[in-house]
Amino acid sequence: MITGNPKILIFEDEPSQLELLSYNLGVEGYAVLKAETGEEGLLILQEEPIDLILLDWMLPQISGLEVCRQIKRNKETKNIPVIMLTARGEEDDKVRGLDTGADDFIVKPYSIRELLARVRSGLRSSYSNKSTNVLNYGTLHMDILRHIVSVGDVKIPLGPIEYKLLRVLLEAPGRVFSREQLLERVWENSLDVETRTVDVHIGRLRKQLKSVSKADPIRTVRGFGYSLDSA
Amino acid sequence: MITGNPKILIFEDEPSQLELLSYNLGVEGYAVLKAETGEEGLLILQEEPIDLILLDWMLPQISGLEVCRQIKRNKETKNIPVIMLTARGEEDDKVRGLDTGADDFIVKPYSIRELLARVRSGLRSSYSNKSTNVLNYGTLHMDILRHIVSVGDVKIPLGPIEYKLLRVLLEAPGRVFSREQLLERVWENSLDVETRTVDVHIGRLRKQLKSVSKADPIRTVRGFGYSLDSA
DNA sequence: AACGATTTTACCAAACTGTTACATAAACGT
DNA sequence: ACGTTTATGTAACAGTTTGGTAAAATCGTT
Repeated sequence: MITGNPKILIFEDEPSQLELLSYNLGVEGYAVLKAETGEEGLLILQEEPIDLILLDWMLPQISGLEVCRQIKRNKETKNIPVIMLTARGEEDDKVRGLDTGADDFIVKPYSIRELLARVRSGLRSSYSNKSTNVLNYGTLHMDILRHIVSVGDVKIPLGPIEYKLLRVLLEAPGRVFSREQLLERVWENSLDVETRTVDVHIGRLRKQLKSVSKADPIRTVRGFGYSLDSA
Repeated sequence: MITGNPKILIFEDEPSQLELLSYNLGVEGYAVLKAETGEEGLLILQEEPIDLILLDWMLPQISGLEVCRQIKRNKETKNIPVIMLTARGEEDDKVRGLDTGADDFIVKPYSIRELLARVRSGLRSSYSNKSTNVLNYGTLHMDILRHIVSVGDVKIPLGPIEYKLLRVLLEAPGRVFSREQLLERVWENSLDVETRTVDVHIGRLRKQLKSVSKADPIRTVRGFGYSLDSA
């Protein structure tokens, strides 16, 4: 579960329910924050880094529906999993709830066991989304699973060869690869490719990278090959 | 049981034991994967989505204990239930095993009936943890229980293949799946299906989604596969 | 046999690749 | 310092590969 105890924010106006949830989540080792109104909870959300939200459907003043919509509209909070607690299991409610972006639904009456399971699951999914293989080099990032290369937070479109080329370089930053080595690693089998072709692709890769960052991270080692600048 | 047959990975170096387990689990309809060494199994775990693990205590090279520790250390695999098979029923072993995070213990000699019961139980608990009702991606919603896909509040009719395809994509938004991976996950067993067939179904899925939202959430990664756009 | 769904096929457009040719820059010898 | 030699940068082009998609073939039911 990464670091420390996950923080869970509960929106619930009925004290007995709130107490019940709070107690049980506390026992499981979660840090619980309580909000009795939508407004209160939204304020807390601005202050604290929350890991998961339990949101009662029926709230005074601002409805749970509206709260959810606001949470999901805000870039800071939109990725926090929201579990809606609803008394009525009506189709209509569910559909409207989905539209607001709730991640899960629990219909009252629910067992604590079920609730805890859903909470675990919600936390897991949001954490596992974060777990990716990423290669970094300064502000240059390559997310292998998502197949995305970015400088800062600007995405850079790369063709398959440029992508693989950059990947090889990123796997050993600073190390110099000869053109032959790059042909082996990037082109794998394709037997008859001129070594000069590497130059062309390095050039294309540079062009893409420089279109964003200006500085060129690729170093030419005259007479040997290329590497990422290990400066 | 969600989709298809649960996949069970067996770590067992003794061929006769392996055969016995494999046969009986196969009869019950599980998909069985075999590993004769810890290393082999850990590799399989990186490739395949496994639902449950049977782990022999005594393994050559890497011990079962150490394998278990590694499984539980990895975020991707830590939630897979692990059932340890141990020849000695000593309390000490149990304690050490549970300490590494094994979910259950079976002491040899055991009856097949008992083993199958534990396996069922292990699967049940992990599935109930998984049960998130709703997968969301922007305004795109998939309600697993109701088998409804909607954009905003407009329902979208999907054929079974398109539905599963979308589900696989939604379970790891942004991640790129190769056509082969999609065939494995969506088509499951059907062995000889052309990879290009995936394209056709992606096309249909896109058509349905675009009929409502205009924007196309599916990204084509030339030379690699498809993913949900991780915008 | 007829129907609906799935898979394969075939063709087109778009994207990507490898080569070449020339421009530019670095290293070298005198 | 100078011209020469050698290596690298890069634009352009033709050829190839890849993906989208409609239509035909196949499969599975009824």
